[in-house]
Amino acid sequence: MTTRLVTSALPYANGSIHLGHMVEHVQTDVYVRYLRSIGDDVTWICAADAHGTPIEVNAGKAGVPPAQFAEAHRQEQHRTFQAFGIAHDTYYTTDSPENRAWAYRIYDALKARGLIHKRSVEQLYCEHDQRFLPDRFVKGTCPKCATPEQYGDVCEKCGTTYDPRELKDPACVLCMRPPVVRSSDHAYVNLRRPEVAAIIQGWVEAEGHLEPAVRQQVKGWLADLQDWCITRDAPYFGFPVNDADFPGKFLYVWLDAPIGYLSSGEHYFAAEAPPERRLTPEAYRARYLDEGAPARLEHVIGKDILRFHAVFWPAMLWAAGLKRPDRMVVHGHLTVNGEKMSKSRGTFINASTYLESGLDPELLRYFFAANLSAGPSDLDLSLEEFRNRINADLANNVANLASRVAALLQRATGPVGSAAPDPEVVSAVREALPLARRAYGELQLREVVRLVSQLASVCNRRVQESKPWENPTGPAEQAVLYAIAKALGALALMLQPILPRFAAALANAYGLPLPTWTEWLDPFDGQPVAVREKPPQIARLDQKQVEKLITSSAEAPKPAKVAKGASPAEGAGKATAKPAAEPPVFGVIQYEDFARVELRVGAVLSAARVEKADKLLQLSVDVGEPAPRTIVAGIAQAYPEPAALVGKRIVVVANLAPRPLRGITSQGMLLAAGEPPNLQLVTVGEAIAPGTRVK
RNA sequence: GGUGAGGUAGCUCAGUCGGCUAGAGCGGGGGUCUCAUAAUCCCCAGGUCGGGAGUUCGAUUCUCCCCCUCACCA
Repeated sequence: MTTRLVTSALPYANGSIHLGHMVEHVQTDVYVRYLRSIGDDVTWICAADAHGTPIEVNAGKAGVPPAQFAEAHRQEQHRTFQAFGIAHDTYYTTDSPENRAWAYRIYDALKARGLIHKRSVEQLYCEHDQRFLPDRFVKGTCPKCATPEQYGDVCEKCGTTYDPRELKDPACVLCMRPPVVRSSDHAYVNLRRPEVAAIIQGWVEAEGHLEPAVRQQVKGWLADLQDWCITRDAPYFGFPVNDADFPGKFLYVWLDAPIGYLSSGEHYFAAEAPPERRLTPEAYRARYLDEGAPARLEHVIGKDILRFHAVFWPAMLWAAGLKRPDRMVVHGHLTVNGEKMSKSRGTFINASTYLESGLDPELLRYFFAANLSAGPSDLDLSLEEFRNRINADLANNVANLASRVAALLQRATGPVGSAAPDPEVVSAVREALPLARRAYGELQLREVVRLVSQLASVCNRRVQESKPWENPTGPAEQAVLYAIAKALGALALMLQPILPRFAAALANAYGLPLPTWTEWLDPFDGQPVAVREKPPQIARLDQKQVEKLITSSAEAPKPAKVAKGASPAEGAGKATAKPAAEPPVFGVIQYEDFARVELRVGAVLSAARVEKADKLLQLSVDVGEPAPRTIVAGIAQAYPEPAALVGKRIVVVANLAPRPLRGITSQGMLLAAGEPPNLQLVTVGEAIAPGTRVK
């Protein structure tokens, strides 16, 4: 048994949880549940990241104190996670007394090692708002390509990165007034000192800490280690620097955020843990944090914050006499329908939107798991793939297997056993369990899901081949059914970290307990099985259900917020990804975009001019519905004899929002090519019935 | 421009420490059973493994060059 402290990155307490956050927390939750299923002692620490300029500014806009603002978001975030079955042991905050003490402890340790020095920095300053302006708080014209309205760090048009002082016509985003250049003294950590660089490099290169691809990335950074600025000017929401050398300064949010892992753990063990798990802060440190502590420290993060975690963080821990992480799992970003999440396209999906759509949270957990590997590659939530994946894997394969076998077993009079369970099923189970166990340990969740499907397919095939419905009580048939019932127990065990509710219900339906997953676990224990209740069902998804995710996201625009990532002029790195550039209106669209347009064949029943309008015709069109539709179209100039249109088969946009034209509500739109008077309606032959979908 | 990661069937990906007819799932096409959620099961993809050159008896897998995508950085 291994004792572990696992963390996931701390969501910023500036907004709601979206599906991008969910990737990370699902991945971590699955990992933690797996570790517990093999008997490890795991504590999962998370918290809300409560400090920094954006929270200070947005709280000010909302008219509440920053602490209150962050706390409200923290609570909401915590509730959202719980609704997805994400079971952090604690979801604390970085704005805590414990974190303050830890931040000072680490600052003091850096100082005591002589790693902190003072440097004067020139930055843009807004005299009206009386604040230094982080990169994202300045907008101006790109010095290279002259695109207006660019932030202070990078031009979205030409990709050039620059110093905010280089911007032409810079303006403070808060008041739009031009800023001035002013200098300020800041604390920097010197990471180039040989003893520090050696620590970082040693940590990066050691086996097991990082995936090879990630390690390569980090090694590239090590060649050019920059000093790291760890203070910010007032006004700021954070901890004041506890050092007379830097009066009036605050600790940078990125210093105290990862420290939040340590302090939230301390709070958990001291105040939140069940009584038998309580630890004093001293005992907690000795067991989990100190150099040489027996427990493993493992972080799950997104690739956007890798630099902080893989370069700065080991140095900070070392300076304070604490152990470095034993493993850092780095995942990629979520895209939706192949693009970066975008609010204007409806692909910026909040976790709450998913919940409101009525979709089971476990389905999303499954989809993410089915597409996650241990590496940092991005993961795409294509609605089409989501639906196919759920329907094919869960509904048709696994859940249907449980359902059909339960029905067959219930035809027997009592519990079913077999001295010779179907050998093909038996060997499939014995093969799958250790492979799945290894895949979980390597965080190859995609592989786990593949193994589950493969095993369920073998079972379905054996049912098909042995036709137990013809003689349900025959020994050969029972050998198959019994073996599959046990296989379903194995499937429940394999799926339990991903689908905890479904797996528990499945095992329970067959009266099979979910055991601790030992390496030698063999489910064929000879115990007969009896179905206790109907196995859990998974309803097939249709397109409409899934599309709700995007349509309801599009209808709920969120007020613009200032994103975290506020770095001062020295370019310490960005905390969050840049906002996605909005795609052009006539860009390439995805199939789903096209599929949202419902084109149908319509038969023209009547056509007449609209009074007092020289361009409009009013048509009555049969699109295969009980009542014909009234459609008003601007085609009168092209069709001076409206009656000639009667009987034609035209193409209608059937799901366009109704719109009144000259007092008549038009219930659709016709497809036509050209400009009046040289315009023709798009028609199809009479062999195609009204109502036929055009695609 | 530098660094890193990629470019394999319509889609998502696996794989080859160089070698028999390059794989899986999904989607699509055809057939089948009826225990089960219109579920299952069977058959069907002829993909220049980004392009070019080299090493080799043999390269998709190694080397070099080039093109493209993504990320980070200057």
